[in-house]
Amino acid sequence: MGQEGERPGNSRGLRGEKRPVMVEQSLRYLRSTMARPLSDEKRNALLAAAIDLFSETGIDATPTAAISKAAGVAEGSLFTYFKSKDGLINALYLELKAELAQVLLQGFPRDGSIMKKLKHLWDHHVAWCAAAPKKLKVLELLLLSSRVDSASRQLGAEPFREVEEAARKAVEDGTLRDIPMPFLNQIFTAMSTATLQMIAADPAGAAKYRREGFEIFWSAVRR
Amino acid sequence: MGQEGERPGNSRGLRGEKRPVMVEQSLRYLRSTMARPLSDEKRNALLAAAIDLFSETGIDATPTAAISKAAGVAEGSLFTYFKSKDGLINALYLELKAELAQVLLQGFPRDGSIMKKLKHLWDHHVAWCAAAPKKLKVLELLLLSSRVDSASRQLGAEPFREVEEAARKAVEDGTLRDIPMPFLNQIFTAMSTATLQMIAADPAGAAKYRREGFEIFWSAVRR
Amino acid sequence: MGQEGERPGNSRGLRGEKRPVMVEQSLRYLRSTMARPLSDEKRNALLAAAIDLFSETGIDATPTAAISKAAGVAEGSLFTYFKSKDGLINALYLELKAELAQVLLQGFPRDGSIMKKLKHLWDHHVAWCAAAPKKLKVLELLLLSSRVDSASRQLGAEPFREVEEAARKAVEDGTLRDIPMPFLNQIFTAMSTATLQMIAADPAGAAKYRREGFEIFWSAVRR
Amino acid sequence: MGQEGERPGNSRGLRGEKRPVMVEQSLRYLRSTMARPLSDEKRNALLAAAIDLFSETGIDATPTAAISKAAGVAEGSLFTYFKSKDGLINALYLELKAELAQVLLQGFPRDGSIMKKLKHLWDHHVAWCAAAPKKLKVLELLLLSSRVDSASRQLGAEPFREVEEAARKAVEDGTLRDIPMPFLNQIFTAMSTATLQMIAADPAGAAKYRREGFEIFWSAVRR
DNA sequence: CATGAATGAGTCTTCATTCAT
DNA sequence: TATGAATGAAGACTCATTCAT
Repeated sequence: MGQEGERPGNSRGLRGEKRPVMVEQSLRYLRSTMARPLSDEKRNALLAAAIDLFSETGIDATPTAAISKAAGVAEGSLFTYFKSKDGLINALYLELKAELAQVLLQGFPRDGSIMKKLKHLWDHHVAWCAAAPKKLKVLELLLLSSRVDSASRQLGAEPFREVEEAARKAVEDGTLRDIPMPFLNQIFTAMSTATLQMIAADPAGAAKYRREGFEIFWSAVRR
Repeated sequence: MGQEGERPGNSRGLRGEKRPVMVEQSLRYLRSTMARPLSDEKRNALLAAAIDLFSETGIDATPTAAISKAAGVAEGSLFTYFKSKDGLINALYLELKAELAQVLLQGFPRDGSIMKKLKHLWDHHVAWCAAAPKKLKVLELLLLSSRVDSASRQLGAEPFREVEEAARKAVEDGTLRDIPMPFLNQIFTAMSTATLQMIAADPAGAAKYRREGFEIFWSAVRR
Repeated sequence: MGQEGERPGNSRGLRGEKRPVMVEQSLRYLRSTMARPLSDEKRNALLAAAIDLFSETGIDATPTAAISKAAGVAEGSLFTYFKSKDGLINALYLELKAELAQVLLQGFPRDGSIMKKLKHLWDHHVAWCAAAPKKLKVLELLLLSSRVDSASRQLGAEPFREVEEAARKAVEDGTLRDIPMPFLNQIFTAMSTATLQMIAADPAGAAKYRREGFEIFWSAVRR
Repeated sequence: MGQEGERPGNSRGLRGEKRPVMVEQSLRYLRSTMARPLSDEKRNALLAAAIDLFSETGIDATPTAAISKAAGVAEGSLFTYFKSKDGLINALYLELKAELAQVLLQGFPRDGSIMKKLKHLWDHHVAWCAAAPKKLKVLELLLLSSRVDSASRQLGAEPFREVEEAARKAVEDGTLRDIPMPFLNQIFTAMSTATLQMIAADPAGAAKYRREGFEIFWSAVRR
């Protein structure tokens, strides 16, 4: 299917840490057509620079030249790693979604109650976002941007299927309110966004906001 | 009023709602000695065109020339109504915020319970957003855009003070959870956004989603 | 011949003072085709504003709108007094040349020696320039500008014929060096420019510089 | 060297005059790892085109696109060599001043009398100006233009210090009139301008005008 | 593959001039 | 005549992308 906008490359995530098998597989799939591995280092440098600059200046207002410069590579090199600016943007979207998926699913309590599961997701989600506010900002920017194509959006949602399945079952067995999945999803994102904005404004109260946030979320969706 | 980024003009709102008679008279007098007054009609056409195009193409990706053309005026005319593209953007932000404020506060139950008040806000908010999805989209875009300056953001928040005051009191008398105002604000916006996204995906269920949405919201924030 | 770039008008100089007959005549000629007198006041206000702004901002960098505004008239009015920006520029050139001619020829010692004559011109020239540095600056700008057409240049030189005649005779009778008229002219202008620049840098020494300047000039051109 | 308004580049003078061998070598080394070095050729073509067009059309009236076209490069390329139109203008000013300085100081009779020195300057100055009337015109335009910043003016005056020193001494020992340096400077420029204008009008008499011009100049400033 | 100069289409903005009022 | 909004042709400058080295 050759991810639109992305060139082959054997990068292993923005930080090189191992990802869960499933994620790793879909990434491997994405890059299965590559002829020769390009430098992960440069690719990651470019993505990291993009995160920095996009979060500060916005996506459209950041020239590719600025990204190359911040990444310490030549202007033209950006285009050997990504076929265009949109290619970089879509790749970044996938990269961030994959990283988020990895974080959320790490140690996911597959045998726990739905509340346990949601608590796990909530805590990890909030923790990741709080730890990487720039990535969060960029992810928000990307979600609203018309430059992220639907193929990327679909692909980015892939790793979250397991979670959705669990929620669906909880609705069926009456533990959760009877609300459509996308709705639940929206509420989760929305409320964690609210929580994060609180944390951003008052970092000292992070733990408290996270706990309270989940309480509110939970009282909102449980039956 | 001397809003930064906006040129003088006798416009008053996106819809040209009525001005007091006396004001109208003195304006007419002034105009009799003027060549051609800045027309509300054109200004509104420009703002409306901007809403259309921004919502479809994005703010940065929409050329000013496209806006002028869509508004049926000459390219240069945009700049007699707004001092720059950013001027237009900020003016649009203020218009939308003002319109939203007007909608929300229309018939606001000042003597009702906090739940009544919140229900009023929720219903009007959801109704407005659902009726004008483009405006909503643009407002979201604007909220994330770095082109809306802090002065505009501050000014745009002004009319919502009354609401905040009511909520603050409800927290004090124990009707609402003890959560900071911005947090409450975030949750409201976030959950109505979730609701709206549901309505957008399935317009037939609008009333249901709105009702359910409020229930969830209310069970989330009440004590 | 209807002076290119100038509309009819019955202005009487930038300040309304009387001009020598000869000058007055050529100006009257210029305006002989006019149908109805426009307002001298506005015309002069426009020219005065142009001097101010041109001297500070440069000719090309000064928008006509700025001139109108500084003159306290409507943007469009500039074009009822001058047919275009170039028209205003050429009119201003003529105005300044005429004023300079008036100043130089006022009390010109027609029966004095050539040195007396030159001294008169020198003193009045330097005095006028020192008193009206903005006008001088603009005149220099105009002399170098390609927007002043040759017709204007010719017309502007008209009133200075008498002076040239006197110099020519002095060359013939051996009082002055045998140098072509334009050369003498250049030296005069050049050296007075030098003198003026000195005065501008050190206004207190004005009289001294003027005296010394003439001495140098005189020792340069006398036989 | 890091001249404001100029982009880095390995250019060195309008004519590409030779650089020391060692410098040339290291440049060659650098270039071997570069894609395409900023070319002196193009930079000079742009400056030459600017001289041509500025002298004919004026500085402000010449579009950058016209300069690029005349130089045979793409519109955008002008901005890889100069950061803006003003950058080009200031660079051009410095180039011309530097070239003039080189011409005037070439073979400067450091041990000769002040008259010898002035004669040398006069002859070379007049010769250069006569040989390159366009450059002269542009230099005059630049001197009057407000687009040449004070930093450039200061830098451009640098190489002429030696000359000023010599003149100062001649004033002290009584060979020259007791006039301030800037005054002397003005007179020199002014009178050579006069001379040049004569030569321009009658090229055949160039030598004569130059000789006469100096005589006049000398009789004006000597004691 | 890496580099960064070259390219030129695309953008925002200005401004002389017109003309409806 | 006076006014100033309307116009749209320029013009300076940006930037994604290409490609010679």
